[in-house]
Amino acid sequence: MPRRLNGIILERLPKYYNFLQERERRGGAAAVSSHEIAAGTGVDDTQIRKDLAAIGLKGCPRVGFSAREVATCLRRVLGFEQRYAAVLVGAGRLGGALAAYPGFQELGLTLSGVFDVDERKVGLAVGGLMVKPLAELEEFLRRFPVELGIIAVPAIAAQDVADRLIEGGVAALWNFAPLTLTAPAAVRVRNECLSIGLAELGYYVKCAREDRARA
Amino acid sequence: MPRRLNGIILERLPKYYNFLQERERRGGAAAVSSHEIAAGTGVDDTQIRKDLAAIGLKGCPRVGFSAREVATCLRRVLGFEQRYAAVLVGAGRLGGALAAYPGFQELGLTLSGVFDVDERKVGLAVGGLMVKPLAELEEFLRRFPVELGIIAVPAIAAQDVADRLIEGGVAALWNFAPLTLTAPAAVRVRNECLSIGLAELGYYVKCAREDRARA
DNA sequence: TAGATTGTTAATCGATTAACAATC
DNA sequence: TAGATTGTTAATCGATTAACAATC
Repeated sequence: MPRRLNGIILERLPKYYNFLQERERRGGAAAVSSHEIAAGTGVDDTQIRKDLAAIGLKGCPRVGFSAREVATCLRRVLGFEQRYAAVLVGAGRLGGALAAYPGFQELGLTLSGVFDVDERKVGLAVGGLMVKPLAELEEFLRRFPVELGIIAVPAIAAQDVADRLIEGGVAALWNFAPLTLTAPAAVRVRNECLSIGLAELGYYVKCAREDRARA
Repeated sequence: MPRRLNGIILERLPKYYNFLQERERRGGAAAVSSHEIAAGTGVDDTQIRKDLAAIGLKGCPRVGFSAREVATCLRRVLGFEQRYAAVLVGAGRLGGALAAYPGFQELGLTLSGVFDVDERKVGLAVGGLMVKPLAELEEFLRRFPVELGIIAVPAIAAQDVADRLIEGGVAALWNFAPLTLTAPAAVRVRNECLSIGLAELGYYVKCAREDRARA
């Protein structure tokens, strides 16, 4: 297994994992072929064999891979087995939805604090936690080391929040504000920008219209 | 301008747009260089010049690009100027957050219906609309043509909802359930899977821990 | 003019795909 | 054995990067 997996394979592995979870719920066979995973995820089957080989899995000619073994290995490689702490900054609608996301626990994350600058939100329960004032963020991070910061505040406030989380020692940032955050290279940032998705789909809707107009 | 932009450039264009919006709010100069956009988005400056050229923009040596012209062109190319109708299926927390997303209007989308299978949610106000029973989806789509279907239901129900939306004539699907939907090639599907993001970040958290352990 | 910036060609890089031998 | 599937090498493809001429 390579020391580090790159971002491209890292986008595909969770797809395989999701597929295997669904497949197990449906009562799939113990052996799964790369072809079957390909059909369920839209990824090329050769690619899948390469990815699985890259994380140290061996298949069996004529049989396929052990579905359980693949799922276990994916959990381990992706770090779902570890527990790590996260804080959420921004207790608005999006923040609330994130905090309530049932997959968090399964994927290893434990939400340990929720913060908001808005006094009216302070004291509310979000994700089973009481919302704290943003001013207490630094103190909190000193007392409870946190590895992931989740940013669900308006774009205008996001970089400031990011800087404070980084200063507080988080290893990674998950940003839902519509801008590209700047951060030192040691801090991993993932920008989960909704408007990128919407822009892509809007573009296709536009193209579909033009196609119809031509036809 | 090419007939169709591919997915890779389509992921970058909204970043440029977001950056220019932020920049205007901060009162940036009329001219913007590829270098400046590069600094703000993390994209290589040569890449930016190529992308802008690909959508028909011309810059000015020694000066840069007209920020307003670039923003306008991006809006047009990405289809933000058009209005198109969407329905949301799933009025849970995530659905509620999506419906309330302030960027929707700006990006051209008009939410025309919200549906949920849960009777307790029917009649609630979500995104300014009254939640309707899922059983009425087909009838609604017949009466009000809709171009985008937004899926915010549990994984187990997502494919069924997708099939019904496709049957009802949507051109694109925006899927927030953690699985890869299957759809005819004519229907564009974007899977906005939160667990992919979390898996990537969890992986980096794991790597950061291992690095510390080694050090 | 000098110098900053664009625009474009060529080179590099890496990912994906195709082909096929190995294997159970 | 025959045949399905893996595993791997080689070829292709396309994106990114580097270099540099053109331009104001």
